Amino acid sequence: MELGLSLGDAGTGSKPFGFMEKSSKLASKTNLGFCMGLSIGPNHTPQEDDQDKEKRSNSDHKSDNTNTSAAEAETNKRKSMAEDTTDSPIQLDLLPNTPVPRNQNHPLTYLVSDNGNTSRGFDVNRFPAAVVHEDQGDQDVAALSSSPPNSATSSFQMDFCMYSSKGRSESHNEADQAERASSRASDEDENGSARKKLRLSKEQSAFLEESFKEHNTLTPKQKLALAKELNLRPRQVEVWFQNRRARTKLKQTEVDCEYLKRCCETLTEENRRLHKELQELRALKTSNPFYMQLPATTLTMCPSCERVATTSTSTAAVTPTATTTTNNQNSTADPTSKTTGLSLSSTRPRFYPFSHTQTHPHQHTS
DNA sequence: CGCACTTGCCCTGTTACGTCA
DNA sequence: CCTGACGTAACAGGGCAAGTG
Repeated sequence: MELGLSLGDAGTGSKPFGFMEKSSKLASKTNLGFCMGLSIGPNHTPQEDDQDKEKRSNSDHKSDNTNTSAAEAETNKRKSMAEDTTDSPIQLDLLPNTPVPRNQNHPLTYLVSDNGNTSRGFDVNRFPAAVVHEDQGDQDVAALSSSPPNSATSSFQMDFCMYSSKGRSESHNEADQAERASSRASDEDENGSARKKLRLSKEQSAFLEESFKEHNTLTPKQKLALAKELNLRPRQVEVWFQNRRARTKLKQTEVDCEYLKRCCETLTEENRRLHKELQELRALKTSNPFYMQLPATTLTMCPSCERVATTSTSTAAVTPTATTTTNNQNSTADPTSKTTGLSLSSTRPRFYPFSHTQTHPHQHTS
């Protein structure tokens, strides 16, 4: 596939794709190999930051698995809204707007170091005291629960805590699925049998989803706290986050593929158009000899303003890196054949094929 | 300091189960 | 009721990083 032969199309000349624009953000251990940033969604920030990992200390000790998912129907509806995050085929808005290194602004960091000063929106460690203080080992977590809750996520949490508290009244209507899952899980623990798939309740999923939005990886403390809050095994929480990350990545891959497909189509179309334009220029050359008496021209591009300055073949390029290379496809003296192919990794220039007399606004005087 | 070993987590792929049309 | 598609919980295996002796 031929790429980057651009002869000055006003419509598409201004960096239609933005290659590499976000490559630094995407440059992670799970890049696409193509290393192309996708700026489709304004909030898309794949955060697979491989910065320092939390020290792993705790093991997955089992917790009681009496599933408590008593939910009121209306709150169900409201919270399940948070779960629907993959509707758009283009934009993934599942992740936090600002990638957070694992050790920075991390709830666990708060637990270790702060005095209750650092509250971010949704924090799985900010549990209501009614739930947390039962375990004295989580006093630090309980202390955080006094942090001022934050807007929407906080209200969500508050509501959720109403029906997720262990001392809930029996008058609460438990979701059937959760109830069944709970009983199955309990049996499972008792029997110690092989895996039995149990579906998480909507509330559990929504809560996990909110936590995932906040941070897509878990520290051991967060995992334990979440498991305690949701009455799941830590292993379940861990698996859920693993699967959730996998789903996010899969979705992103689909989006990337779709985007690359569109890029390919666009470039193919542009290539076709440029070939046509080239043919027209050649026809013009034969029909208008005077036009071709102009000296051969080399197009050079200013890396800063992305404009093309024209110089004669005897003059030096503005910068070595900005010098366009010769298009091997056309070896004639046609001036247009001096335009060239820029690699995908470079910023797409705006070429002005007919600007033999055009002067550069920045006055590049080499 | 280097090395082997352990531990714990993550990623990837797969399996198995639940739900629904 | 049966069935296939789909979503997803759970698992397996390998890699990686940190801790430890």
